[in-house]
Amino acid sequence: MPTAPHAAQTSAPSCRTCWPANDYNLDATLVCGQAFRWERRDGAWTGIVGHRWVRLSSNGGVLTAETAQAQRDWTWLEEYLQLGLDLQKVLATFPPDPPLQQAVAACRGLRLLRQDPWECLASFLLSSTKQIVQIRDVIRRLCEGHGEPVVVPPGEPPGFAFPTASRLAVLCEADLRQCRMGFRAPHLLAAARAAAEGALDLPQLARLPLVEARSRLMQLRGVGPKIADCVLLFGCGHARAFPIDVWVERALREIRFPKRRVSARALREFADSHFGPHAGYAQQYLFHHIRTLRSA
DNA sequence: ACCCAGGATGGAA
DNA sequence: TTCCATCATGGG
Repeated sequence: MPTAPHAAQTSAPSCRTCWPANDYNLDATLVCGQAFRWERRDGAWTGIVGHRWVRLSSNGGVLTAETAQAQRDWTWLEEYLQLGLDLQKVLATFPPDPPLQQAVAACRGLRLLRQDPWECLASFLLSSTKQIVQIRDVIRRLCEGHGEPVVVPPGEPPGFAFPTASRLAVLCEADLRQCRMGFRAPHLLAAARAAAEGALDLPQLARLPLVEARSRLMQLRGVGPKIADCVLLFGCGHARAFPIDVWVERALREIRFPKRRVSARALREFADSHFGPHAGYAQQYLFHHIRTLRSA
């Protein structure tokens, strides 16, 4: 069991705390395509976690967090940032493929977050056939139009929580289309209603076996294997979930099937059998690395 | 104008 | 089984 991070639980409520975080690459973690709402301003990252405004910064192995309102207990953020995870133990389980080890070296300190399952599901429902910058735009409009306002520090722009399933469930498709999500609007609306009514039990997905949790999610319109795996990996703690998008598919072909055409099913079988108990982590390193190479 | 984007779907070949 | 058009939108 990883050691519990240092926390300010015994001190007085404060708007600021910090943790020792040696192998934590905050930049890579927040831009690598697992979360869409973080914004870089003045050398720090601003975002909303749950209903709380947060600013994060990283300096010399120390991770600093500021909130708008005093916190007595920071475990919600420690959980979100996965500060208790021993990254080296995760990396030690990876197979020795040169492309993977190269990605690990290039993205040192990249972490997986533990996000809210509903926010994950809704976000990735909106992600299909869109670039990350566009996904961010749609989500921003969705939150500004339908999210609960949150308290922000003086001088900061307004902040909004990610709209709950219940809030979205009472809307109509036209309301959602105003956020320019196109054909994804009915998918999001149906998912919101399923989650709000209890037909879809999101908290339970973390406790179900991966295969069963995945098939539950794929019963939703607009959710195929890729989006299901994103929700399971980023929101439900399923460490073996392995989202295969166009970028990861290229990386897999490079590792295992160079210059050979192979079915999607073969790629899936290879991914599920090759990368070990933290396959999802390996996937994120591959994804982020190949994308940063492109933009360089 | 053309192609692509953290895809999924139903129907045709 | 695999392939393909379609869905909506913005950027390169």
